[in-house]
This record gives sequence, structure tokens and C-alpha cells, in this order.
Amino acid sequence: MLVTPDLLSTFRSLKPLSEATLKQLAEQSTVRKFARRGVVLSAGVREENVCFLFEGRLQGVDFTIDGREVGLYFLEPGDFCGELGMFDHGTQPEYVIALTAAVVVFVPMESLRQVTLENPTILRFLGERLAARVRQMTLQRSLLGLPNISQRVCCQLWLLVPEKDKSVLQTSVIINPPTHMEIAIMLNLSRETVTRVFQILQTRHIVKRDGPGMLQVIDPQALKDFAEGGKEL
Amino acid sequence: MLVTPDLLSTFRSLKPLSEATLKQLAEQSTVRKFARRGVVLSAGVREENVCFLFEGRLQGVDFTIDGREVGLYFLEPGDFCGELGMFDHGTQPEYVIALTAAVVVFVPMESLRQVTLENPTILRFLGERLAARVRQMTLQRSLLGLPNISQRVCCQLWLLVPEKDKSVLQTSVIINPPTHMEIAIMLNLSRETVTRVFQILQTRHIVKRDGPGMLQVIDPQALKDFAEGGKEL
DNA sequence: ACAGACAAGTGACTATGGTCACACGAGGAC
DNA sequence: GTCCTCGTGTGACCATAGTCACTTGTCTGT
Repeated sequence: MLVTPDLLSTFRSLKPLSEATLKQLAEQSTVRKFARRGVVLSAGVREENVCFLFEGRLQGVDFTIDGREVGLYFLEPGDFCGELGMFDHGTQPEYVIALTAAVVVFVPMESLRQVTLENPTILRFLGERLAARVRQMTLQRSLLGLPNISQRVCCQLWLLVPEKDKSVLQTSVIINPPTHMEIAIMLNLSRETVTRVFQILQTRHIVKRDGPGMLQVIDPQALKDFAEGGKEL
Repeated sequence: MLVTPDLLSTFRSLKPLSEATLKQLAEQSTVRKFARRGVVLSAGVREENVCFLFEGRLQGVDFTIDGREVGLYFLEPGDFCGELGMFDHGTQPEYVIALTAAVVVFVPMESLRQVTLENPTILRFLGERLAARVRQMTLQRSLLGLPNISQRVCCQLWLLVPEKDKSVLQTSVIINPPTHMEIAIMLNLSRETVTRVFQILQTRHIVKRDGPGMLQVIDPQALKDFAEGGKEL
């Protein structure tokens, strides 16, 4: 599939680039489609591309010494990953896996580096993004400190609620929600434990499955209360 | 206390700066001493300084919603912290606490930003440092995934062994080791559990307390084996 | 239409680490 | 000296989440 400048400009971080620069970048970029469970980036290798997610959902995962899967973050369309090497030329620290079928644009780092020389905006963007990542990891780490398991799950769920719905506290919906397993590895829990928490949330009419790829949050206020520890499940 | 250009140039990241620039930075910087448990940086505030640790040991900590302390990283002399705002002008995400009496040089961000305009080396350094931080956090997160508690502690201990001693595998020593409590919050464990693991390591003559502020690692090979799961405690 | 894969739901059992409640010793303040 | 505080050491108890071993339901490909 061909990468057009228009495709690249759908990404907020690349938008400020000039038409000519985008055209040049587009020529050097490639699009790849991934099936569910496809490996977008591998840990330990010197990845020479920054990956922009166009469609689908990705998850950053790592593995413990004894081979357990560990979930690090979720990626939504518009996000990118694999940018660490732009800063230190090091290897990719974690795997990035497709949770759903996904379309990813691979932009060569070398091309991007060229662009940053003339256009420092991109560099600023990358920096901001990296800072955001540190903030997100810090938050995620603090979740793991919660001794109450249900609270942990509710917090994670709350993070998945679309930002725009959080303020109004009306019925919301999470599209393409992660599987119980995917949540479990994010929170250091077993899949069964996550299932059991979901059971409670469902019987209490706080969330509701709506087919696969759709999770209704019927009572966001309650979910928020549980997440913040105001109420006990 | 006065900040001299010489003091600043002891930090690897500032070393490449010209004499004149250092002099200018030094004039705008301040030194502060902290007692054990002193708060170097507070979470949630817009910190306008980058903090260079000259002496002592610091720990980045966060708190869960329910007030539990969570350990994020340790800082050694020469390291710095609070640099996130350089990238996104946001607030400090975590607290930084002095574990021992410490001497910290506060360099105003605004001054540093001025410097980066003429000297992009500093910017590169900051970027590398941030990337290193992401790598470190990823590693630390994977530690938490270990179901075997002793392994977790051994891994953390192994991370504290001086880099130069890791290859030779001879008797080494950790100076100013963290307390059991400080290790516990890094690993999502209770203080007692850490103590019990240390008891085992001590009776097996793998490590040995040598007064406060000194932990001998008598058998690094064994420690490494336990950390990597090759042997079971 | 059927097999196979995969996600989710569920019960029973149990190892394990948290909690609590202590004791001990070293160091610092006065 | 005498108090503190703080880090560490230890035992008993027990709630709890992991593990295992299933079943059920749904989607996919052929």
C-alpha cells in the first residue's frame, strides 16, 4: 500500500510539516497491516522506524525473566511508538503487539532525523510525547501499588473511558476494550481475577458487555467512586 | 552556599558547556542541603528547576490513591531529576525524597532553556536521559511481574551492585544501601517480607551487613543466579 | 455444518505474603 | 546517663488471589 502525504498529515505530530517535507517522508515510509497478535515491534532490536498507528489498537508488552507477559500501555489510533531510538540510538525496550487488526505507518528514523534538523517542532513533539510516556508509566506504576484488587481494575477501566465522557458522567462506551487477559497483565493479576471483578461490575449494572468490541459503562460515577476508593466493591 | 562553575562541571551532562556558560549558570543556581527524609521535589507542582544530585542518595516516590508509598527509582550522585518540565512544561509527576543527607544543586529551567538554544548538546543529553528513564521504568515494571518474591528482591539487589563489579563476580559492596522499607515500596512488598528474604541471603552467606551504610555482597554469582531464576532460594 | 481457537465464566483448593504485635539494638539529642 | 526514634528481626494468623480444571459461548475458516 502506498503512503500519501495526506495519510501522514492525519497524525497530529506530523501535521505541522510542510507539503514538500510530507511528500518526501511519505515516499520513504511504508504501511503494514497486522492481524490480531501480530508483532509490530520486537524488544531488543535496534528498530529503525517510528511507528504511527492509523487504525486498530496496540499494546506495549514486556516479559519477566521467567517468561511472564507484562502489559505496559495501550496505543490508540493517532499515537506512535518505537520513538525511543530517536533519542539515544538504543534498542527497543519492549514489544508492541496488535490487539486488533491494525494498520501501522512505518516512518524511517533516519528520514525523521533529517526532518528534525530543519523543523525543530517535530523534536519538541517527540520530547513531549516521551515526557507523557514517563507520566503515564508513573501513573500505571502507582496503580500496581493498590492492595485492593477491584480498585485496581476499576482504575484501569476508568483510564479507558473516553476523556470527553469523564466530565459529564453519563453512560459511556469503551470501544474495542482489551480482553480480560490483556487487562490482567497490565495490573499484575490473573485472568480469572479480572473476570471475577467484571462479574461483580456487571451484576451491579455498572458496566455491560455489548457484543465483542463494545463495553458499555452504564454508571461512570460508580466506576469512578470504586476507582478512587470512595466506595468498596 | 555558593555554586561555582567547577561544581557544575562535575556533572557529566553539563561538562561540555563553555567556561562562560557555566559561570552564567552557576550564578543563577543554588545549592541546598537536605536531611534524611527531606523532600527535594514535590509531585503536582510546576517545578522550575532541574536538580543535580551532588552527594547522597535520593528516591523518586509516588503515592497510590489510598496513600500507600510507591518507590520508582533511586538516584546516585551525578544523576539529576525534575527534568520532565523541560520537555512539556508540565508538573512534576512524582516526589523525590532524600534517603541520606544530600547536597543538591538547583539549576533554573529557564536558564537551562537559554543554554539549550545555543548548545544543543544539552538537549541531546536531556533526551538521552529521558530515554534511559523510560528504559529503567520498563525494567522495573518487569520486576513487579515476577511471581517469586525472593527473585524480585534479588533482582533489585543486583541492580544496586556497582556496574564495574557485575562482570568480575567477586566480592562487592553496596554503599548506603536502601532500607528494607525503601526496597519494599519499590517492589510492592511489605517491609517484613523484604527482611525475611534478607535473612535467608544472610544465613546463606550471600550478603552481609557491614554496619549501617554498607552491605557486602559476598557471593555475587549466587545473587545473580537467584535474580535470574537459575536457582531457587 | 463442523472443527478449532479463543475469550470468558466458575468452583475448589491452597500457597503465600500481608498484617499485627511484639522484641532488640544502635545512634542521636539533651 | 536516659529517652527517643528508627531500622531490623520474628512469630502467629488469616484473608486472598493464584492455580487448576473444567464449561460455555462466539467467531473464523473451510
